[in-house]
Amino acid sequence: MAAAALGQEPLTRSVEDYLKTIYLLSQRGEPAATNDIAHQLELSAPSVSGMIKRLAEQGLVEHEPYKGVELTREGRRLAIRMVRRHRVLEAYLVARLGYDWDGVHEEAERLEHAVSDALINRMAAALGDPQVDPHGDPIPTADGWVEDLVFPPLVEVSIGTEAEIRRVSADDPERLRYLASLGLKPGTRVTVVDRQPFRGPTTVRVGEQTHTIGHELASTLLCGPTL
Amino acid sequence: MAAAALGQEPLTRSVEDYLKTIYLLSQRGEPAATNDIAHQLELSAPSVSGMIKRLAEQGLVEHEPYKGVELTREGRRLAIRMVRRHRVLEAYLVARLGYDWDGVHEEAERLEHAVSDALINRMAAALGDPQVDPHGDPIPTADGWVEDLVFPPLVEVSIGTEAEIRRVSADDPERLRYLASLGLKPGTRVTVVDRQPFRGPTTVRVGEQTHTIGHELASTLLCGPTL
DNA sequence: TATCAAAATTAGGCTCAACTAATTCAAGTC
DNA sequence: GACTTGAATTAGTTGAGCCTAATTTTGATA
Repeated sequence: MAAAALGQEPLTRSVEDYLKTIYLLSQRGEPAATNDIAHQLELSAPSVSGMIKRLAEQGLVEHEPYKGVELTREGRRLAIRMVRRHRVLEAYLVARLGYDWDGVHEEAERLEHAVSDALINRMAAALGDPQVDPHGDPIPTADGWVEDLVFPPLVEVSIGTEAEIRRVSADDPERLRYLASLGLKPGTRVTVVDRQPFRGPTTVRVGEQTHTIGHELASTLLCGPTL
Repeated sequence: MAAAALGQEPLTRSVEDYLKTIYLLSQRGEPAATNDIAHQLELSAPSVSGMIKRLAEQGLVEHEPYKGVELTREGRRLAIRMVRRHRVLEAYLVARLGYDWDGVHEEAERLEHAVSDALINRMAAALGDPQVDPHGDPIPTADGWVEDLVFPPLVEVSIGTEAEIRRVSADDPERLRYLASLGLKPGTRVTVVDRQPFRGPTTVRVGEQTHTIGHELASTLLCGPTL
């Protein structure tokens, strides 16, 4: 239990980034590792160790030394708020201000620290409270509820199966632009035509065309059954 | 002449705030005073002295000790960019996201540090590149040009004259809400009916109604002739 | 001209959040 | 069970930007 968990002094930018990152890393089901956090935030491991200690003192994370970090209830609430901000911003910028899905991440990454909850709610309302962002990632509701569907990546879809791309879990603009150039975006239907062994490429048919995609990229394409 | 004025390392939030404040204070025609900057930013005077020194080293201001600060060409360019951001944000939030003119300042004050120039330009374009914000303040163009019209405040408009409110130079939400409740916004036509001496109140007719406004508030209403 | 108050600056200290270098811990291997 | 390796932590430093207290400068007034 925490000392200062009661008050709602505003979080610093850094704290917001850490909480969001820990939340996203924790979705794999295990506590977030110091190194992974450091890598994600482009910081050194000791910096992360230090911040984890401060977050633990504030009651936002539980930390067992050498065993990784987990968010507390309060930490998760704040992290989900950041995720909502990010995804609502992405959705709004694409829908209303002509952004492409590849450039929008960077802009949202900065704005998420500056917007009020009221603005986010207005943006969401202006779009009719969408359930997913342009990458297909689910948008948490204002009261912190978020759907947690697990979709298999394209690399696990059997040869011969038709599937619909539901989420594209990549932030890198270059990759996203490339995927878009192949028509591989959420909502696209693809049929798996072939796959080479040993983490080899997957070949899919997209409409009239056929594309061969490396294992790494194909892992970022999360698919669901066609409805 | 400055040491590091060449590079364009990103400015910190603080530096952005100082530059904008110095710019706005300088519009009175004199160098900005340390105390005025401190008051405006709600900081202590020594903090401001310290920052001024750093800004001078970066070539963003010229500082003669005990004589106030002035922006350099580069400092002014950056300050005007912040002013543009702020005013475009205000215009956009009011026009597209249902904000009232009294609440919009605070939101813009935070967002102006997080937006990219590209986003500001898209917002401005979405509104048809407006020339003024919801308070009637001129919006600098993307290349840094800004109209510098001087309007007389309502307290200087002669009795019997009809005038149009052009700008309302107040940020405080309470005052703005009050003024709005009297219909006193940019574009409103008023006729000065009476004025008491010794900084006394001014009485104006607004449409069918008559209102009496204290000197301080009437000073924030900048007027032009009816066209 | 001497004095005095207000404005500005200098001096010294604090917190946050980053860093590098050095150390400790965990876990698998021989 | 000892060794090794990679992950994590501790130790110590730095810089930005804020603070209060003390000092200096300016400029107006007696």
